[in-house]
Amino acid sequence: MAQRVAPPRRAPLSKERVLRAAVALADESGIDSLSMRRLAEELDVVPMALYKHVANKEQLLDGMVDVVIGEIDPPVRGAAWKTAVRHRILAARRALLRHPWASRVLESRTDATPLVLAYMDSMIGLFRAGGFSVDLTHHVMHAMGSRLLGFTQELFDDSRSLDPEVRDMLIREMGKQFPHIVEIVKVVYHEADSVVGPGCDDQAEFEFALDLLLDGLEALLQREIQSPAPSPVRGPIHG
Amino acid sequence: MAQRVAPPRRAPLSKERVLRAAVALADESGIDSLSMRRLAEELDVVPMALYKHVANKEQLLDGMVDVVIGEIDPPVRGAAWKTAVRHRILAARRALLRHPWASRVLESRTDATPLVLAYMDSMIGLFRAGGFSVDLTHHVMHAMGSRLLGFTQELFDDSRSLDPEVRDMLIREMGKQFPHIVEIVKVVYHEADSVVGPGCDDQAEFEFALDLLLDGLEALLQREIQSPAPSPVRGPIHG
DNA sequence: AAGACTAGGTGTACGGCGTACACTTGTCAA
DNA sequence: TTGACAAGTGTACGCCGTACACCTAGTCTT
Repeated sequence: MAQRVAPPRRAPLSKERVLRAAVALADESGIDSLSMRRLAEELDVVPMALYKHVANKEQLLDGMVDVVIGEIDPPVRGAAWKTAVRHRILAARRALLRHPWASRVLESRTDATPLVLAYMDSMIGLFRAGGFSVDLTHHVMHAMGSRLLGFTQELFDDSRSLDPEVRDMLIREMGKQFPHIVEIVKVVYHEADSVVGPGCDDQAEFEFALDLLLDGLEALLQREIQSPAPSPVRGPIHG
Repeated sequence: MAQRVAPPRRAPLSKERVLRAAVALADESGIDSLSMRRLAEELDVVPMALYKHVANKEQLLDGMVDVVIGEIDPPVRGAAWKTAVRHRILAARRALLRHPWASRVLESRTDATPLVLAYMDSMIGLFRAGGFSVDLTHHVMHAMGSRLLGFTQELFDDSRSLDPEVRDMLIREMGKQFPHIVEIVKVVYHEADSVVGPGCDDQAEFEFALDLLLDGLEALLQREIQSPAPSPVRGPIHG
């Protein structure tokens, strides 16, 4: 009598638990193997059970994005706009790198979640506080694009590592058709041979492009401060 | 008698015909409704027939990308690197805009097709001819990213047009949480109300960002010419 | 003319997917 | 005790990509 030994019940589901499991699954097995059925299995539950906690798969993905966005460190306070923006973007990048699927999923979102909007809002705030006009800030946001969230879509995956022997043959083969590409690839691989790992330092490349943009924005800001005309949207310099 | 009237046979399939049909279908009905089955139906053929001409769906998508890339005008000859690059990129953009699905598909490609490689090679060639070192060109290619092909991923679709009444209510609602976003949206909509169409001039935004980058690259090039040191990959200005 | 070879199109089937819908079960308030 | 409600289940549907065996018509060889 008294209280029976409860049959070993698993913890009840919740939106939170579902999202965390989804993120973990995507982290471990890749976003392609994240299906509602597989996720349910992971949670030891029948697939349809998930639908009591998320409306559908799209909303699941939205929720996963929010988990990642939630991991971005808050902006540093009291810094100049440029360093504040730079730091925040690199913070976002760190969060995204922890979840390799995140950038792909972000790209596929059609509507921004409130959390993403909040992040964007705070980024806009950094520029506005730095003295950018509303107009200019708008253009800036477009120019930065996904870089605001710490990633850029790479058009092809050049970080594949392959057998040096095969690689050299490929290079020789490609050289006839794509001499300029090969010229670059050669240098990259040569530099990398002493070090280790893939041919490209993605982080360095990201920061290079980021700083290039930020420096350009700084110049624009100076221009705007000197002549705060209602700038027509024209090219930065020839405007 | 003589030659009998041949039964009305449809034109035989070919990789070419399959690709053209796929592009047309995606253009008209969106990339989401492009399935092997639907495409086969369009060609009045059983689904498996397609597999005699393309290995699988991935290769079909690769082929579709090539169709689009093939539509990009060749580079203008004899121009300065900056205008040559600018024109070519805007040409690529025109091709992509003709096929709204193309940027999404391009993003999803994991390997570049030879045609894409050829395009990239020719873009690299423009920079090299303009005096960029191999190293710098490499960084430039990363910095330009998908912009080289005339598109940038927009993180959320702000060009949705909706009932002005609903819009104003939304704006008022959002204002509390996202004041900076609303500040921008208001200006954009105000500017657009006189004109027509969506709130944002995407082409202008694209060119703004493109010119911002090209101007930055020009400055880098000057720096490099003056001190052609084997530049360590550091930020453009603080390097 | 006969047979072999082959490229192109067919038919069937499998395993996966997202999810609609009707159901049971456990919990707790009235 | 009842009955409402939230959580989990089971079944089923229509879609997807594609493996595999088959058929068919044309071409090439002898």
